[in-house]
Amino acid sequence: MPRSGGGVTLTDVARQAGVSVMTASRALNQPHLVSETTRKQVLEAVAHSGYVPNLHAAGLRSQRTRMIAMMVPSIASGSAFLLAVHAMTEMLVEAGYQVMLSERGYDRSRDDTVIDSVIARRPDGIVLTGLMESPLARQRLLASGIPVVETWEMTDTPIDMLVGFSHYEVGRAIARYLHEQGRRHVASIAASENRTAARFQGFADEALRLGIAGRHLQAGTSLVIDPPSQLGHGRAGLARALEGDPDVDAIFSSTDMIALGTLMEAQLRGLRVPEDLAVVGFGDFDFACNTAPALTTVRVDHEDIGRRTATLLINRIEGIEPEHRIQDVGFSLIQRQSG
Amino acid sequence: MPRSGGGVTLTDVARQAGVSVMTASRALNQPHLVSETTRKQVLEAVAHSGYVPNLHAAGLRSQRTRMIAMMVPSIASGSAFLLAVHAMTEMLVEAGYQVMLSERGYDRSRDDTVIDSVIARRPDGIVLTGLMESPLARQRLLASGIPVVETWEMTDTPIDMLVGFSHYEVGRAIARYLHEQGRRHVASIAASENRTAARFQGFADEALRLGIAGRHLQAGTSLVIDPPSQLGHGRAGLARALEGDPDVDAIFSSTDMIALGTLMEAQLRGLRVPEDLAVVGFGDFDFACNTAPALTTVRVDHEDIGRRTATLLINRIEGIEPEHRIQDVGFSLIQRQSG
DNA sequence: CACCAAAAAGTTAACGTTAACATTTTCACT
DNA sequence: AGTGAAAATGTTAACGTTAACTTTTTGGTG
Repeated sequence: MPRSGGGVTLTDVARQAGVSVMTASRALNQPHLVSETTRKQVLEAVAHSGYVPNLHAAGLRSQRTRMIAMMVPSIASGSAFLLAVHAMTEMLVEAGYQVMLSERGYDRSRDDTVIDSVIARRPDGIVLTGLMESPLARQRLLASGIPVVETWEMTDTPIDMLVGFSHYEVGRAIARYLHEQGRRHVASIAASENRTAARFQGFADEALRLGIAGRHLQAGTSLVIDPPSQLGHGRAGLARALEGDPDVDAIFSSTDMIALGTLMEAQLRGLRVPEDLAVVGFGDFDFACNTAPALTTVRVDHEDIGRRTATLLINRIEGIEPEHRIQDVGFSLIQRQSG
Repeated sequence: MPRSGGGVTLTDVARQAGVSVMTASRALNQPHLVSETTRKQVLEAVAHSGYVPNLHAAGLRSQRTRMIAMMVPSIASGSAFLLAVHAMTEMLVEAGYQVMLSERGYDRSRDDTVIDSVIARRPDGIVLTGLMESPLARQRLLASGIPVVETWEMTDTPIDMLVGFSHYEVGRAIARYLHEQGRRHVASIAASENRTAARFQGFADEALRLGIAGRHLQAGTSLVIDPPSQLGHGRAGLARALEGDPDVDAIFSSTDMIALGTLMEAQLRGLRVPEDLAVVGFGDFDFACNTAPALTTVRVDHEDIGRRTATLLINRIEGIEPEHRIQDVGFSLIQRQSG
């Protein structure tokens, strides 16, 4: 059974074009080194034969696979980082790289295995959504010599490069904002997942400091739910929040989808938003401006993350050492009607 | 700069273990052909050296890359097919394949380019979300000899294999259902995208046949929106529907996210769901059972699509010709409270 | 028209692995 | 101990491409 693009190789193309294999290769990859006439002949032979290059062979020989591996927690849920993935992909594709997406799972125990299977493909660069904490995986990545960008979080000790922001600071900023808005009994619906937990922690710490922590935060009990964070959790979370603390006047829901659920539950209970209850989300999902009332939330510039990550990788691959290996893209609070 | 897993090759491992390269290869890939002692020595050398196989070399030589390419329209939106992608991925990973995800975009003009870049990686199989209509791309896929499964749609003329269902029939089923429920002035909020359009068409045809088409359907004007389909469209869509036809008593929203928007808008306008207005969605997204009222929708068995697709591919790769190259997985209407 | 640098094309070998075939070792059984 | 089949291991070459080097061609110059 013929595999490999119908079994047509560059040798076939070269023969058809009446040139050497190397010339054919050059005609396709370094056209400026080849005469006009020859290039045309080769391109015609390519079109005629249906030749599709074999990037495994090319990658093996040249040690450049033109492939960037991206590891994401999951593609199934409408998570905020998917937007960044999208932006990054566009940018890298434009630069001539193919992006290979791997699901990392929320279960960190699989990291070691997944990392090995990624390295086995010898990508020119690796983008991680989230930090890599497994020591073994970190070591493997370092040993591989492959440029790595961790994204979407902040740390002083990345494996290699980092483009992210502090989830802890997001939480703090929201607490401060709600305080400014006159809220005095705040609560938060968060998931146990890492980044979400960091946002919650920042929120809780700052709320306590400002003296606006509701009963739940004071008691140290978070309204924890399991990822992926969804609408139903937002509804159940508000129910639980009101149960234990009827005075609650603001909820920080750790993603916009949860916040949407919170909004819905509030409405069902006859609570007016934002008069009786403020609701703040995270992510600025595309529906955030269309909820009723429109959702106050935190926005991260996905394009920016994508652009910076791609730039870091491409430069490093080409041997240019970046000026700043750690980049904080920050975030902005988008004030709308819900709080 | 050392690349390739720290530059450690199987040759290094073999030397350390005191065996030939071939024996080392066998110890890793066909352990039953190697003695207990030798295997242990090799594995130890692997662990000690940090060896990670180079799958480009392996793939080049063996013509098996252990890689499945999946093309999806987009990963950014919370679309229904992402659930199927997830299920499929789990299954294929278990079978020892890596899944490489490519964004195909909603713009079909990129298909030809993308297909070539996929074939260039010589995957052992290709899964398409949606049909492939570009003649050139179809020809390329055929010529490549790579097993292809088109999914998520139905046709009599797939490139190779197919696991899907009829979106047209989904639309019809919903129209029939609404008719049974006593609805007499139905409308639909749909996107111009292919599959969505097919659902709309089925819905419109059947509604007209049953004589329950509202003014919009009768006029042939669909409340068209652009993908990706989102909440805001659901709200705007209902507004437009009521504007042109105040008697509307049922809305088929072409995805659950749109349906959620429709629900929200209905509530804001003081319309009771389902008494005044029935709302039916599509996809059975994870939030569908948590909306208020819970969303009546159409469910497709993602696991089933994933399982069948994986099975078809794996069998074909191993030379087993499947009994049914075209498989209809059907769908089911989930009756909840919204209609 | 001889000369020479630059441009174009060619040759050789190698990237890291495994298929295919060849050889050696093991061991149960005479 | 000798036999032979099975098990274990080894040798060679090849997968399709490109890096590095070499040779040939081109075309402007004195």
